Formats: sequence, C-alpha cells, structure tokens
Amino acid sequence: MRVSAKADYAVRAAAELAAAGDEGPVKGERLAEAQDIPLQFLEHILLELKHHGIVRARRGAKGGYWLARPADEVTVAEIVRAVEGPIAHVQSTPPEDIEYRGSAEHLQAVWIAVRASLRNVLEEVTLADLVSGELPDIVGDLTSSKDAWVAR
Amino acid sequence: MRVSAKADYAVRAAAELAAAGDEGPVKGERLAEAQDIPLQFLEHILLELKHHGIVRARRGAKGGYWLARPADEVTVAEIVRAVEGPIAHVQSTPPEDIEYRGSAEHLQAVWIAVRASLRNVLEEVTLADLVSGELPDIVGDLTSSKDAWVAR
DNA sequence: CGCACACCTGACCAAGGAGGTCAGGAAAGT
DNA sequence: ACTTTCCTGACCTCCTTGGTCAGGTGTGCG
Repeated sequence: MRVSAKADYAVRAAAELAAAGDEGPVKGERLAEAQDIPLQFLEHILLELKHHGIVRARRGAKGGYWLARPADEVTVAEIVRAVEGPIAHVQSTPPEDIEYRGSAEHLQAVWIAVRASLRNVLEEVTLADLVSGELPDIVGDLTSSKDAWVAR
Repeated sequence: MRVSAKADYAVRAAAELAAAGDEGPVKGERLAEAQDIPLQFLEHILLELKHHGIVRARRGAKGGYWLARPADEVTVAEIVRAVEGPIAHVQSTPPEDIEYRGSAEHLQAVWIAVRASLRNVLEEVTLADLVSGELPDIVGDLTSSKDAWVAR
C-alpha cells in the first residue's frame, strides 16, 4: 500500500513535460534537474513511459521527450500502471480472481472497494489538472478535512 | 500500490477469530487450516498482531488466540498497518512531509487524496462487518458498479 | 511433579524488487 | 565527421517478501 519512488518520479517528470506544452522536445537532463531526479534512473523510467505510449522521444541535438497525447488525456493512473503494474493487486493477483473461504468470504468486496477508491482518484486526475492546480472535485473533497493531512 | 500476502493473511485470520467470538482461544492450527495459510508463517503474523494489541494469546493445552477487543472495534486499517506499516507512504515518507517543486507542486494533494480514500474504506470496515457480510455503505457504493469488478 | 501442548522467538534462506550506476550503441542534427 | 541525446542491457547493493527450521518458554492436566 505504498507509492514507489519510480511512480512518484514518473508522474513528476510527466507533469514537467505537460507544463512544457508544445515548446518542442525537453531534454532528460532538464527534467532531471527540474524535479531533482537522478538522470540515468530517470532515463529508464522515461523509456518505460515511451514503451507504454505515454511519451515520445527523439535523439540527437534538438532531441528530447514530449507527451504522446494532450495533457488532459493522460491520467495519473496510467502513469502509475506503466511503471508499477496493476493497481491494488492482492498477493500479485487481481482481487476479482481470489476465492475467499469461511469467515473471510466478504474480504474480496473490501479489496475491490479499495481498488475502486484508488481508481476514483488516480483516473480522474490528468496531467493538465496537475500543472494547472485545478484538481477534480473528488481530490478537493478528500483533502479538505484537516484529518487527511495528518499521519496515523 | 499492492496488498501483500501478509496483510491478506492477517485480515483473514482476524476475521476467523472474530467469527469464533467468545468460544475460547482458537488454536493457530485451526486458523491456518480454515484459511489455508502456512502455519509457521501465520504464527509470525499473529505474533505481530499481538504486539500491536489486536490479538491476545495463551500457550499450552487449551491455549490459542482471541481478539483483544470486540470485533466491531477492530478495523481492517489497523490490521494492515500492524503488518505492513503506514498506509500510502510515498518513497517511504508520509505524503504531508514531501516538498514538490515546479510543475509537480500539486502532486502532494493527489497523494494525500489517495491516502484519504484508502482510509475511507479501510477504517470503516470492522471485523464484525466482515464476518456478518453487512459492509458499510461506502463499500457497497464502490463495488456496485460492474466496472469495479474488472481489471484494467 | 512431569509431560504434552501450543505459543514465542530468532536465525536462516531463496527469489525478487527497489533504487540506482556504468558502459556502450544507435539515431539525429550541424 | 562529430557532437548530442536517447536507448539498452548488465550490473550492483540493500531490503522486502514469503516463507522454513530449530529450539525456548509458559500453561494446564493427570
């Protein structure tokens, strides 16, 4: 139930690309500096994003990375899945495939609900939302309580 | 963003204890068989739950495990935290402690929302809910859509 | 008392993931 | 040609996951 450095890095780099808009390819080095991410590690991450069709790239002078689609069509969920794999798997298998016995029978519904609630957030937020700061209502609702901002 | 086998096992074993109610201590072996969990691994898990004050135990003949508190006062969130640590940490640090720069500034709110949405599910569901099958409304809402039950 | 029973605890282990680094290859521009 | 920048695979260390093993320790019973 944690977010890896890789996923965090990936979203931050993608946000930086979204902010760059159509000012042409952005170099990996600039992304790395802007978001304070180790360059070589970032290059691996960007490659994965490219393989998943989220990002495009060109080599050589004047080369760099850019978003394959408009920023308002790329969700955070997509990026997380690209680098971390499926969201909210249990024991590395999707919750709908697990058979629970006896008193734990209804646990499946709980894990399904967990996954759905994650999707409700991650699939609603786009890169355009992130850079503009105008986050979807659901994020506003969830973060408005003081309680949401304290550890437990 | 995944649920470990340990957390899954822990909740299942705890549900079994909740179902046993006050019929006296339940042996580890019975829990292991009922939920198909490797016994020695389960014992380590139960020990952790004991250290977190969720479960009590007695040794010897007539020994076994039981819940330290009524089943309707133990949440799934508590159990998950006991065996997996804090929920929804990013890079092993709580989201409220991370400082995001530049275009990623609003990412913090997203991770906070992620954590809050997880809490909304996991802190609402108690062991009593789990064994009775009468899950809180939020779980019903989240699982009612066909969409929630398919992979993506 | 003595003994069986069941939990308690730490050590260990293999495989894989996390979070990188390193070295070189291959396209693109000038 | 030559530089630039991405592309790729190999490698590395440390930690976690998902267990197993061996023995220690408290409990109740005959």
